[in-house]
Amino acid sequence: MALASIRPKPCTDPNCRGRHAPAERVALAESLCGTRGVQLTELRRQILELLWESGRPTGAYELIEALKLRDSRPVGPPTVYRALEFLMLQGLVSKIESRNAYVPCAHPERGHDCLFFICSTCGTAVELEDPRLERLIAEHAALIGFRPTRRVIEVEGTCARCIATGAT
Amino acid sequence: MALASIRPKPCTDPNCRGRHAPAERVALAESLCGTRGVQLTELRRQILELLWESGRPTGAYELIEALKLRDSRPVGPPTVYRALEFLMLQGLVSKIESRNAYVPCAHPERGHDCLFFICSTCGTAVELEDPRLERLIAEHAALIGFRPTRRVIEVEGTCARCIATGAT
DNA sequence: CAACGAACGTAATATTATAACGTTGCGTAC
DNA sequence: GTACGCAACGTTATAATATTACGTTCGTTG
Repeated sequence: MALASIRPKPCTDPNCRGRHAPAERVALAESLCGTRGVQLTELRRQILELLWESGRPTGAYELIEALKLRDSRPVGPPTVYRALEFLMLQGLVSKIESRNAYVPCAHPERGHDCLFFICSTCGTAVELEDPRLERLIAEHAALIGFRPTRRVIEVEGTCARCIATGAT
Repeated sequence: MALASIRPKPCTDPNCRGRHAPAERVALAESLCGTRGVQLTELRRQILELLWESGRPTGAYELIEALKLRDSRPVGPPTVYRALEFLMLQGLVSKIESRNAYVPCAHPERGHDCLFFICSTCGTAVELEDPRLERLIAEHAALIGFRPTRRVIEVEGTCARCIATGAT
């Protein structure tokens, strides 16, 4: 576990928007899993890496393809879905429900309540955090006696870049 | 179009949580479609009715089953998906992305930015509105130059009723 | 070593959604 | 009234996403 010893400093910028090097983020994941006593196996690590390298929400079947190309490793859907489930449980990955696709979480060390802005044109997803948003939701939940377990907040639209380049 | 003339008063309670009579809501939909010059056809109306009567997020294939039972009308998936697309465009229905299911919107007359609380145990979905939430999202969007077209806000958890009855 | 459990492999299948093309019915121009 | 256009719906096939059920491997533990 050489990577686990790197243990990078947590990013404290809530607006970093996920601009981190894949290797650095994977190292953080190794470290976190070590601390938690769970196994970031080879397969799970590879999938996390692929998600970081992809740079946009990636479907389970795309991951299957990528794994096949990467090291001629033929994995079936259940294998990938199990790995994704693990990664989501550990807060290392989020599912973008409106796209049936998966993205790595920039800040697993800070819990996993994310707000995603997803560009319909280029497909990129930007991850943000906002405690005020979480507070508002918690407030409504309390009012109706609801106990939340997961929050899905996804905003679809057109990103600045695609607006600028005039892409549809 | 007898129903269209009923034109019920819009509900002004943002916390009514969708407790409306199906017939009343369908009448409102008729009225809105009339105003907009679009057709709430028999099929579309029936699907909207089924969604109101169901009382919980309902899948497209459940709707197909329900239509078959209702008046032995065998409809294919494309037919139902087209009707759902129309209803969503008109703001009469929302898709719950985390469940691949559809719910009627309580307040199509007020735009369709909804916040859903979905109970993992009993499956019911409660619809809320909160301008503060919409403002926060708009604020973030503006900061990153993003132009939103759709907002998906879904909170999964356990509803008050299921907490009380101790259901898992 | 035997028993166990976590992770992964494999085959089959379920569930959700769409593509492609044909049909119907209705309004309008000529 | 006939021909055209258009919106809605029908039909067949298939794509895309996800899960069930069961078997294998391998390291740990008693």
